[in-house]
Amino acid sequence: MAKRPNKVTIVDVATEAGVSFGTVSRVLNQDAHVKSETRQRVLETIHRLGYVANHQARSLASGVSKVVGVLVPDLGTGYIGEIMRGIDVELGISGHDLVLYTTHRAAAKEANYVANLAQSMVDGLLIVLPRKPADYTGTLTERKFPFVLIDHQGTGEDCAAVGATNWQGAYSATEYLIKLGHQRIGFITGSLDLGAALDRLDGYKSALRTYHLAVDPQLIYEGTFNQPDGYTGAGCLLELEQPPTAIFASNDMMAMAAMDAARDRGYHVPQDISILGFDDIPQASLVRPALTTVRQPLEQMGRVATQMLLEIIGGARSKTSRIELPTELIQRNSTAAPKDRTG
Amino acid sequence: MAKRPNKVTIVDVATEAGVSFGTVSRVLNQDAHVKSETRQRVLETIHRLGYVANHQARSLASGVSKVVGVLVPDLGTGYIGEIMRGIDVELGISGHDLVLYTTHRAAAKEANYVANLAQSMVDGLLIVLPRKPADYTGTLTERKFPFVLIDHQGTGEDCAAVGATNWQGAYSATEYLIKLGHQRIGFITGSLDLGAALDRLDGYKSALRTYHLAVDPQLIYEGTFNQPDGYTGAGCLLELEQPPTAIFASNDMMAMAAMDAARDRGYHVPQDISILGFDDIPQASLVRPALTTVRQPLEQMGRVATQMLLEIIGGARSKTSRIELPTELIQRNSTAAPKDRTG
DNA sequence: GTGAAAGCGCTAACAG
DNA sequence: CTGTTAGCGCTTTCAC
Repeated sequence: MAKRPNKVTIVDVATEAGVSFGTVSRVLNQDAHVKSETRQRVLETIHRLGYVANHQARSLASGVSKVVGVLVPDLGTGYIGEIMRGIDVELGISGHDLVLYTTHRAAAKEANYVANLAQSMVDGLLIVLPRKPADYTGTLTERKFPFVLIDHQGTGEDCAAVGATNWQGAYSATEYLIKLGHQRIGFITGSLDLGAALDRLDGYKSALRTYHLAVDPQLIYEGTFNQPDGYTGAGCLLELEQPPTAIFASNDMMAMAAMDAARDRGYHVPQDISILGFDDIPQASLVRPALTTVRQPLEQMGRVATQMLLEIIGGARSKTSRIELPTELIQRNSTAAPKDRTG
Repeated sequence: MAKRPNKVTIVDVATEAGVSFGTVSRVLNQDAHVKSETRQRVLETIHRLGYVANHQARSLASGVSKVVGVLVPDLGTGYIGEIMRGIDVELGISGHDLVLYTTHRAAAKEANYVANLAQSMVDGLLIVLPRKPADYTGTLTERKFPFVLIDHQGTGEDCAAVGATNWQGAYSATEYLIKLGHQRIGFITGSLDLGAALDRLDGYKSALRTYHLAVDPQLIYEGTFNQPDGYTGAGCLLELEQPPTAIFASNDMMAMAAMDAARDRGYHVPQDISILGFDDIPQASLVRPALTTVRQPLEQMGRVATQMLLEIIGGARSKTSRIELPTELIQRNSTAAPKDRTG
């Protein structure tokens, strides 16, 4: 209703330049079949009139919106911010706009809400950290709608995804702790309905086995990736008759909370207890002592996922594939050799 | 080009339901003039066919896109995340979608890039933390395009904006430090081209004057809101012959870096030196000692700004106005009375 | 090379 | 109450 005033259309440009509006369209779309003289004149007119192509009209006519939807659980964490940065960079290069959906919003609507909005608005979807991927992947795959999952270990689904080497990262970190001399290493898991959480747990267990250390169920606390679990979990672990000398939390938020829990019980980190995290969110280097952690290449994950999505949209890549980016152990000051080795 | 297959249009629904597609449109738009019996039938058909309205077509025909653009400098900081959360909530309620633009991207293009994209895509714009507001406000105001500035103290511009009581917050915090017994209070400013930074500096100075303390230029270090300035600034301040017993940084990032600087020089916080920040970003409560700071109601700022924008878009509010939300001093553990009062 | 014409899927004004 | 009609601004054949 509220039509914007002073809008210049393709017709205005055509009239001014003395050509048909079809020609203007050709110029706009880099069509080669335009005399360069004509092209110049049109370009000049466009500039002079301050013409801006109407996105909606263009999408409607062409069937391509040049918009990508990004579905995220939340924006509060630096974690998502890093991924978003990578997405933004790639989208900027390819000239796509980015519409942001929050899972929270999506959850409020019917199950195929995502599929619906996708259908009516964007060319493809980037889904960050999906808790219940099945909610999306079904309809989306069925409708052959382009999408890529970020940081999710599919448990069987057959769709494009990018993640990190969670198993490897957890294995290396545990190995590092073991080599430091730790024999009893506590572990705080993430939400075990998430593949990433499972893989990290497996990596931890495998490392223990490799070094012939027992996998003690008492030393494994089941968390949910949320900060409070780190505090509670570390608390439980430290109350044990034989408390661990190191605690490996499945993400940095929980690790930081674990540090608090240890401190509140009079432990000094890392002298009395080593704490190790996962993710390397920006805060990890800020806390004291700075957190030793497994870095996920979050920004890169965003970039790679976006590139994949763009290829799928362009029809260049149809194969469902999963890419795993390498993790890296970042040694800082929250880990050290245990005090005594009476493990 | 790549037309999506299996798309159900309003015409399909109409045919199936045995009505004209105009009637379907009425049902879609909650038009009262439809027999409830017909409405039911149409609704049922829509559901059965899995019809989804095409966003672009609707926007094109109606001139309203139900999309709001949000322009942010970055996503890495929890700061923006909080504001975004507020925006998202309100937009969710009003049924608008949100397209995200990064200042970084915008800066790469011509000056009126923002105005252009606005014109062709969204109903309104929310601009978070604009460094050079003039770049946007000019064209936007001229074209009567709805927009609201978030967390920016206009220096003369006459446009809708929401911010916080920066002066008041800085005044109260300084007063708190004085009452604790501090006489020499260092101050690290933000970018002084920003109104918010200026207001905080003024609040600090005013509080000193109120309590008849000298405003010593040596104690004021000019920063830019970026983390490194906190470290450098605190370093300079502490090297002074008569170093301050407290340092008030214009945001939390700098305050946290100031804590590091103090620690690296052998100071204990808060015993030897008090540190105070501004913003209350999520990390503030996480660092050790937890940071005493001035809380800005970031999420609420996002909500209020969105409400304003929606009103402007709806034509309900045309008056340019600025809303200031109250700040609040959050006492934590980085501040204490000075050791001795030989100020 | 360029113009003309047919839609894209929908809203909105106008008939009836 | 409902059908019809004319666009919204642009892409894309198809002629010439």
